[in-house]
Amino acid sequence: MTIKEVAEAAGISITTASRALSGRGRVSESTRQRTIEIAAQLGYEPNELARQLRGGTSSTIALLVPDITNPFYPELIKGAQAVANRNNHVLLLGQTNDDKDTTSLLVGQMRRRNVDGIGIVGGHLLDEQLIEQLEGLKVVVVDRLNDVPGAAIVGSDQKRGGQIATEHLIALGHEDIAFIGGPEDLDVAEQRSRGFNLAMLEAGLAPDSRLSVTGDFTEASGRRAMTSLLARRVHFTAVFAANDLMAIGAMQALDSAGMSVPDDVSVVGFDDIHLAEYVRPGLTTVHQQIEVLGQRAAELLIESDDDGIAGSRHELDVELIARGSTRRRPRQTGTARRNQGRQVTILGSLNVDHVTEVPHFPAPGETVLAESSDSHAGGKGANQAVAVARAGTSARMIGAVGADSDGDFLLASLAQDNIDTAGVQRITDKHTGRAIISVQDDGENTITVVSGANHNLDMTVTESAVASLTQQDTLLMQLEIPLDHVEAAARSANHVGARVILNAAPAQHLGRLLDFVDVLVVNEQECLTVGEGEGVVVPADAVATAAAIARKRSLFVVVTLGAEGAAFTSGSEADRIAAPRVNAVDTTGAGDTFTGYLAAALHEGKDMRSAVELAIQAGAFAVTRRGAQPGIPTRSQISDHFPQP
Amino acid sequence: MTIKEVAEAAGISITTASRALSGRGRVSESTRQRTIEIAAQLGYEPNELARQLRGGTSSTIALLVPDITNPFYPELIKGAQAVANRNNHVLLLGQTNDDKDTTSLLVGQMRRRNVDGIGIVGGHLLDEQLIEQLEGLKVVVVDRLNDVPGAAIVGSDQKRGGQIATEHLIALGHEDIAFIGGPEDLDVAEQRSRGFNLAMLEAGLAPDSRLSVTGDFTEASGRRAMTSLLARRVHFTAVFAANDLMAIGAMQALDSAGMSVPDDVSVVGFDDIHLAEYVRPGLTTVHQQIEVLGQRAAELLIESDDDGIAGSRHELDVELIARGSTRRRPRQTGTARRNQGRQVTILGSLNVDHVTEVPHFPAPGETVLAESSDSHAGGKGANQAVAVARAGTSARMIGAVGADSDGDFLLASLAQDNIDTAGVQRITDKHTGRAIISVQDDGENTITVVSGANHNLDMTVTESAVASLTQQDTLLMQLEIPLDHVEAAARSANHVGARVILNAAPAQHLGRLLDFVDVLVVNEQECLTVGEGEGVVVPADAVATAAAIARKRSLFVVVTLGAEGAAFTSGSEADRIAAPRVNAVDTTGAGDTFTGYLAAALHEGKDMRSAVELAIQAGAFAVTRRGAQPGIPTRSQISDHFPQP
DNA sequence: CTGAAAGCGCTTACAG
DNA sequence: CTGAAAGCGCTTACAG
Repeated sequence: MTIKEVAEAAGISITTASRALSGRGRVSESTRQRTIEIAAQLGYEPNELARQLRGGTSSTIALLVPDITNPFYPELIKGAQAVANRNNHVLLLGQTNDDKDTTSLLVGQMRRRNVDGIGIVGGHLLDEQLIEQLEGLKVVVVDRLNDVPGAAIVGSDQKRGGQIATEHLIALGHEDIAFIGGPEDLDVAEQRSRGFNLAMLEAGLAPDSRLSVTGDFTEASGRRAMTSLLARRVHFTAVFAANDLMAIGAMQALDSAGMSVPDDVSVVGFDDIHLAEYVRPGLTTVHQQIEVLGQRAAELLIESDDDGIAGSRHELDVELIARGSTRRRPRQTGTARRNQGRQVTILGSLNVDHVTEVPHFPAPGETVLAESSDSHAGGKGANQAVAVARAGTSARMIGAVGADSDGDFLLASLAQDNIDTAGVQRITDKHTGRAIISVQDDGENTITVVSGANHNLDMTVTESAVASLTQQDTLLMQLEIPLDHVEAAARSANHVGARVILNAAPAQHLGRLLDFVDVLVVNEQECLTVGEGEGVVVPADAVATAAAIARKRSLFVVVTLGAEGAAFTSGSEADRIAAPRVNAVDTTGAGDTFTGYLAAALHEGKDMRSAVELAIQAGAFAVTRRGAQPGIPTRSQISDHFPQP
Repeated sequence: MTIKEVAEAAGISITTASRALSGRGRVSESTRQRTIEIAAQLGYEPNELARQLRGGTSSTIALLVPDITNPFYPELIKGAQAVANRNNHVLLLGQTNDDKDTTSLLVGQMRRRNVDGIGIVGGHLLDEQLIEQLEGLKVVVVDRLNDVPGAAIVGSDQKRGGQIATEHLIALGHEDIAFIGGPEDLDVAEQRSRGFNLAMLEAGLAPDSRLSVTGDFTEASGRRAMTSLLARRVHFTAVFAANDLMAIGAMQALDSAGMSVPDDVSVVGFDDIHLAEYVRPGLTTVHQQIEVLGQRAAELLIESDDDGIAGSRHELDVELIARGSTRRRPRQTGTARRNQGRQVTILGSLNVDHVTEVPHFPAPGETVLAESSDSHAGGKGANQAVAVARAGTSARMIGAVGADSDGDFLLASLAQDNIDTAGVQRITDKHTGRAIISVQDDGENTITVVSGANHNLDMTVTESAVASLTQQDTLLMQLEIPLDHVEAAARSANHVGARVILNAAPAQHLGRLLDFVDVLVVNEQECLTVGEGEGVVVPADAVATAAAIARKRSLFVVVTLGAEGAAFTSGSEADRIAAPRVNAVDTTGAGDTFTGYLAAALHEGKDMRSAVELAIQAGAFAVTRRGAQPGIPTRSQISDHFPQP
């Protein structure tokens, strides 16, 4: 159905028909009416292509966005779309993937289709070739720097946005504020970063380069950025991410690291995409009038006065929207950190001991039925933490358990001894560590340790826990967690001057780890193994070996000798201290009791001799009771039991 | 710059220039080269409008979506965009707001621009006028019912999606499941609702109209829907929302109401938009291949063979993605299902098998570190129940587990095989039964069974479970629970005429228990032990012993002979049936598979020979797979594996 | 007020 | 192989 057919049906010329239908030019009212009627009747619709070919304007605008699935862009497109439709224009959409070749291809497509104008949204700056390609086209650049000569620009006040985001955090009392920036070569990212720096400087705070990371505006990059920030072990209580997606990624990383938003860290984003409202907690962010950006761009593209808009700037206001992700800096920060300064941190294993009584150990291929079974809290780390706590010293446990009932049980049991378990990670896809202890009727036992969560502790957890140590602190470790964790923790604790105590059990060769250790606690067998690793073993003489190790590494070595007591040495002669005679019932928890008490005593400032004496008494008490943790005495039980001189 | 100018510059006619540039028609190689060069030099770009006016095809496709900011659509648009660009097409985008007038306006625009085809995505059905307007246009409808005559349709299997979402919840033990539907006049919403109802009915659950609400696919409506559900005070433990946005809204409402997802209520959505991953907890949902929908639509729109695609259907698969928003139903509600008749009831043990790989078995006094560890559902009772269920027979499990995560795990795993676990008691102060399996590097293993809850089963549970039996029923038992339970159950089952099958493992003397047993299933060793207890043992000849037992107690005895197959006897001559030769990988589950299948087959009414034959095949299949329960085949796996005569 | 004609920039049968 | 001409469907100066 063409205008020609309409003209014929109406018995008039094509010219007249065109005039009647378009409303331009003079036609008698009667022919106009009739023509319109006939056209409607025939279902005539003008061919826009022909009209455009003749006329010049295509009533089509194009919008090029980097990635439609980034929720920022659909909101903007929506605004442009609405204006286009309202003005009988149509919207050509292109996704550039922020890629040069794709952009060039799309610009070519648009240009060949005689679009009235082309809106370029976000993304990287164009290279010369692309700019050349755009020559003669009406261009509006949106949400980015204007690098196209003669183009109009629509955008928000990015720098101001960065500023108000940061000021919000500062007003809440935050001082140590991290920054996750966008790609450095993206203009808006740079502006936001400037706003951040400006606000910090104006508040008299120095942006810390160690607290600044760069992402690429995706949620995944935000996650990575936060993980990296945490790993740096530089203290911060808030973070400003240069867009919402990265902020959301950062929140996830904080969550995974067991930190709370906003209780531990406040988070601010930028954009105020719809998503910012969906996430929990709601994201505090800088509101951009995203839809208005799209509208304004479309208006400019449709506007016929090309010269009028050329080079014009249209900057929209931004506004801070406070939601749940930010709050006052926890008041206690200062005090809390000082408290932490007077604490024994135990980094180590948490196990549930499954004790099974069997008539006899099963032979290969055999099935035996257990006569009874029982479960207790255990693991060298947890046992020693309990000993530290019962010694009356503030204890903090770092480690990992599974997200299972065994894990619940362990955390509850530590909490009963007032041990801080906030640093115990819960790992969803690993079970809590287990020791399977089989006890035969004659009292013999075998132990199988299944590491579980203990061996899947997140390094960022270890690092962030150790990051808060000061020289007031004591770090106590054993070897039931991966050696690299122990080594990394020892290294940084040593670096800040914290006391590092290592119970080298189960025994293995230690290498450079010993460079960061102040006190090494071992039993005779362990001492020989460590000495062997050091190449200084004195066969069958643990105490002499201890002295050799102490000499070589310049540290204290304490050797437990069972019922004989213990010896300690700093390299020269070893001092031996005898144990009180007790009625041994169960020696399971004696070693851990000794070590925990020793750590607590040294932490309190006791000299080595007094510390070892106390530890020996604690250990001696422990063997008089059944069970590892149940047998660990409190300070007053010890003084009741062994009247002090 | 037009082709005319190029022609002039090249000193040739427009015709030749066109031919040289388009590549159609014959031109001398030299002029072609020259023309192309000159065109490039002049920066000539063909006017697509003119080309289209002449040619007919516009290389433009249009996509109409209801609302770009609903994240479902950008993902779909992205797919369409990619295909369009790849094919040198351009994408016209229109947002209809799901509004008739806007849609009509947009369709007009598109039509006047001679688009090659128009994709209509989602939204309400079109009215007659709109459908008329589309006449003569190539139309592809996406993600909705096809109401446009001659249009192609692209969509996901909505009903199946609703079904798998619901089945997931049912498998987790949920029975009181709420439903938040989409707009009733939206086809996809209706299909999803049907899938929900179907799954409920197939599971024997009645959808409760009080637990059904309608939303409009927005997040706000999901929030309102959940608020309304909660206000009704009808108990539910899970909800299926017909799209992700509503599911997310529902999660927020639950959160506001102080309820935990998934601890109090499990939530499943539909679509798997990116957002589903962002929210906390991650949303379990039905994955649609959204981008592929867009791709397929674009392909069809670009495809030149209009008749070829007219009326074609393109249905994509959906898939359940389990994230954090769903978990096992928290607690057994009082409404245990009434199960009567025509069922195999398994009374027996439920264990978690803890498999630990050790370098060597620990010697007395030694501690070894496990190299790896893994947990599986196990226990003879549970294994045999699974075999019965996979044989296609309705199975009900009676037994006891602890109120711990092992217990959760076992119940969930049985539920996945559609085994009725309402009769499994949860005992708070006993742990779930365990088998501690130690595997040495050389493959040798030892097993320690810790009965736990299995030995603390309440007699009233056993009695009430058995009380409902009729002579239509089969009761299957083993000896990993206390003998008095087995005997009491056997006695009353026998009394009402139910078939009683006993797998006498682990072996022991049975006494009068055998008086109530119809079929005794044993391996050779067990047969000799039982025979010994009966005083009829024929040393070293299990089959002869079996015949003696059968004769003495007037029952069937089935003896499994490992790779040799099995024998059965009712007292006279024993029949032997050989096993097919298979490549044995793991024999752990073979016995339980055999027994479960035998019970299922007899329950179905098969004669003893056919039942044993089937059971042998099932057992033979099982040894070709690793793991006990994983290796238990379904009926169809058996017939695939062993072609039936 | 009305109409014949030119022309937008291209493609393509037709003739040479 | 090459070119003059027609024509896609419309608009619009120009003439009447």
